[in-house]
Amino acid sequence: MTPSRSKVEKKVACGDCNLNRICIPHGMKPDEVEFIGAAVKRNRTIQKGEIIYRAGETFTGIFAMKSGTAKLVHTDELGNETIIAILLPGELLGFDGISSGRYLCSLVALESSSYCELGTNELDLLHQKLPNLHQILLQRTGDQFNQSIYRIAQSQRSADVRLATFLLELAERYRLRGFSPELIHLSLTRQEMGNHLGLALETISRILGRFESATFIKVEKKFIHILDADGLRRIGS
Amino acid sequence: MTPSRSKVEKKVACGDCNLNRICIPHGMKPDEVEFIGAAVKRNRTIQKGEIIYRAGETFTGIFAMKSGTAKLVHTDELGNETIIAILLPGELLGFDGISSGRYLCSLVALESSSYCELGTNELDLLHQKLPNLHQILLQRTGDQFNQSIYRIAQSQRSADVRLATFLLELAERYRLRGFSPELIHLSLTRQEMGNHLGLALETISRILGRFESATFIKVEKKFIHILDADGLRRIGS
DNA sequence: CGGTAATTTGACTCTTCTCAAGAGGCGTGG
DNA sequence: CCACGCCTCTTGAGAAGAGTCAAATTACCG
Repeated sequence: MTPSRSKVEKKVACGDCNLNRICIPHGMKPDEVEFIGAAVKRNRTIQKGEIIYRAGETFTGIFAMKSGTAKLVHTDELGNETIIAILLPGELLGFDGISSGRYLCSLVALESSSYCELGTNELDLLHQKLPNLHQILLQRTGDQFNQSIYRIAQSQRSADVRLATFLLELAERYRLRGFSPELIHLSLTRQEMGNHLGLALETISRILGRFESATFIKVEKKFIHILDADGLRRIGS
Repeated sequence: MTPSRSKVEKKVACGDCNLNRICIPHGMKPDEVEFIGAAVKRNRTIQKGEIIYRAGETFTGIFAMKSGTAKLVHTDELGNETIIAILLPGELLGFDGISSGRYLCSLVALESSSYCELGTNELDLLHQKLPNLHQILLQRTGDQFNQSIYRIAQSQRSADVRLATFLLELAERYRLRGFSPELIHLSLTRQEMGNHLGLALETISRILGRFESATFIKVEKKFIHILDADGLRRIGS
């Protein structure tokens, strides 16, 4: 599984991208989005298991998922891997490289995916045209921090709560991206879900079974139908 | 226990502060430190249990611990509190307010402490004098994110490993600040340590007892002597 | 269609939690 | 300076949640 940085295809401009409400351009004026669009390298494509960047590599810029999903993986000194985050279309990646100039984690595609790149050179050029770009980047980075605070807090709760919350969170993030919040596509294996939530894969399987018995969800191969979101929410209280 | 924002005392300038190697000024030229020093409100003091900021308050700026320790506490919708981080002298706080303009967590003093403040107004003024301030803030924010990634990864490991790693990490952070890395002062209760590490307070007590039996450490009231750091490290492998 | 990977399910184990009781420490006020 | 009360810490016993191991079933890929 050799990683490959695939060919660049110029396609939909940022202004026309259906993800521009949640991607970097969010909150920008049309002419500002134009600048961003000119700087972005669009639609790089990768296959399942290939990497967008690897831990330890020099920071080359910020990325945005365009289609597909990816996992942000941290590997400790003993080789233990932890899935820190799941990235959906429109979400930004690469912030783990901001601090030291080297990426702390690796970013691995969970399925065939495409993404856009805002390279460091392009970012530098953009700063001249968009004085508030720094402010935007700062806020996005702060948002990554806040999300991880939320995750740390979640990690204290029981297995049921963590899984229920995870499903609801995925549904909500899909909803914000214009996908159905009732039918969520799991690009993760039970193994990966367990790793992400700090649970054994068998535990994931059992809890999903219990949720299904309680008719909160319906599991169908790689899809989960959310039948009773309020039921799932009640688990957390 | 009413929170109070205590009086401002102008004291040691940033250039003379013994923490300037690890605080905001780290890596700056003397004249740049001068600018920072002029903008910082120094040596606000608070007592144990008082707050520096409260979750939900409008972002008023970045702070730096000058002496003492504090805890960054997240409270979820059910009122569950989670200690996200422990802050030591020279460490920066307030990054949980960068994203939304409101602090996500509360910052509570663990003992009598003092801190410096870089308010939003001062930050804005500074930007004109220090064009690279944005870059520095961005890196510091990214660093907070990276630290929380590290914490998420730790949260997957066993109780022994988490506690051993926590002690070693505290020792190292104290060492970087010029304190003895062998004798660490615990401003936290067992309860708070447990909360921070996702363990029951009894578990903390028992593991510390075990570490003491193995002569890795010596517990003496609120102090922990690290007798065998390598022994503690071996627990993690 | 065969082989491999992923999932489910059961039985059992183990880590950690909870509950409970007692000891120790610290500050306050007499 | 001592006594009291409160908070923190320790220690034990039992319970529970989640992990591990194992085997059978199902899904997926070429």
